[in-house]
Amino acid sequence: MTTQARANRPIDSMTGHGLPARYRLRRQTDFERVYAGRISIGDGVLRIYGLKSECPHPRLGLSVSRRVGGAVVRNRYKRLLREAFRLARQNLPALDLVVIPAGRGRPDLAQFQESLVRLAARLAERVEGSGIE
RNA sequence: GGAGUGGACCGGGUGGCCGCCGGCCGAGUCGCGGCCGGUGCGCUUGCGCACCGGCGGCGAAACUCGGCGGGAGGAAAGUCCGGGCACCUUCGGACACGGUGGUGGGUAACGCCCACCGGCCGCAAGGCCAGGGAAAGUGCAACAGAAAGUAAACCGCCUCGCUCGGCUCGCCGGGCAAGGCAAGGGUGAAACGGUGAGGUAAGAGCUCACCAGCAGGCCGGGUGACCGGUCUGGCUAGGCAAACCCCACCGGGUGCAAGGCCAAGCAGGAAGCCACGGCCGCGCCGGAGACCAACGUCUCCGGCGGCGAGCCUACGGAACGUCCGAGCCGUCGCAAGACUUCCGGGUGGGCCGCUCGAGGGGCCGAGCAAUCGACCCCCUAGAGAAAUGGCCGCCACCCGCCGUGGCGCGCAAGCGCGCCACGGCGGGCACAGAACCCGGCUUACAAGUCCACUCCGAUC
RNA sequence: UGGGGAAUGGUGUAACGGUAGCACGACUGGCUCUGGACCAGUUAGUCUAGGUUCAAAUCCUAGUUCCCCAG
Repeated sequence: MTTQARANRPIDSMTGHGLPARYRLRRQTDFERVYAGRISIGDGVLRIYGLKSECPHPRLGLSVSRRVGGAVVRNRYKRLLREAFRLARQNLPALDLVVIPAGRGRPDLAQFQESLVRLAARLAERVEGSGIE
């Protein structure tokens, strides 16, 4: 294992992992649509609301409440969650996801990424089964 | 060397890979039009239209790619003050309400800052103070205490009278009643100056001296708060204004989600005192006309205001705590509407505002200082479900443990303790994230740097 | 982001600047064969830190927490 490979341990960071604005939920109506679907799933780390996306790729929305901490702590959570989404984007189904941290403990990037991928996969099955567009 | 006081600064550095936001430049995509060539059709056959290919040009809303350079703080925080800016109503005034509170200065302004004055604390360097008025008015002071404020008297002290007892016959002691007193005791957070002398039946600023404190006058210093001196007065005027209040000064309201432009979309409805005004109906009076033999009837016009729970609009509009005045806009014509409030409907997209500003740095000058002025240089975040990052190294810095070496001390001669240097391992590295922009205040903060000063101890 | 309000025993609430009450609860005892009800008693509080005042839950300043409104 080279030093270079060890540096990029969380996931292989090749190109194609950018996160431009089109991969994010940016409107009040987008969030309301996902919440109105009322399909959510959670583990101890995250809770995710999901709905089939209008686009052929997944989109991310974040909701980090003041209960989690001050502005610095909440910014840290959002950055980690964006990073997790960015790195794992190729492994995610084409859903609109609203991700809410559970607030217990202080998870790191690897935990967030693993939880995000696993929950999104299970969420995809639920969304297919529900038939909601 | 130790203890301390005041102030200024800093808020890790560096690298690899992968990302985010906005700016500029280029290319592609796209759009517009031009030229050349080809094919087809029409034909007024040196023309027009359509399609295909090629080459320049112009455009930039969006998207993709590439390049260049930029991207959190000293508090960005709390939102406690003050401004800029924007809209509301053009101006002035009164009242109400709120704020500030020694003096002078600084400033766009401030509740901020500087200097000085006064009071309190500290041996000192220094620190703290909402620090105007209680001899304008109203009010408050639980409990205790006689009394909580132009007075009053529980114990007490004193005089006179009556009375009882004793007796060395001059007084002594007790009780009751009337009166005088405020020194002593006692209560309280606070009780109408302190010491001494005179004075008195006992006492008392009752009188006097000194001291403290007060008021007024004068002199001197200071821009001023105030300070120093002196004379006179009356002997006491208590506390609380972060109680009402008085005085002086300041303050219009709402806030960039202000506000402006564009696009898209929808559906309107209800209510609004009194008086004055207009209309209508009824009634009365007058006039004119028509019909009638006449009584009278009908029509029109004018007036009255008697009647009407009839209709219309309101003299209206213009951010506002209330009110007044001036000015402005509109105006009543047939009606509706224009205004306000409430209910309902639509949208919640884009652009601007949006970062060059009381801006930062250097140097010189004025000033005790805060600060101000001149010159030179610099441009430094502008997001919008909200960027300024993620992972991994290296080097600083701090802490702990281990090892090696040196020095000092102790020693039961195995060693132990302390300091310093080097190496290894592990851990830590604060408070905290721009949201229109500034000036302050307040609060949070790891480690570290520098300057000035005070006190104590030792040595020279 | 901007604006407004509140905080008193475990809970809900009172208190002109002068001893912090009340109700429910909890605990102990009594009554009862036992429980409930009832009776008696106990427990425990002014969000925090400064300041004004003789004296502060109350007045002032700063902080903490919670709630509401606009969009």
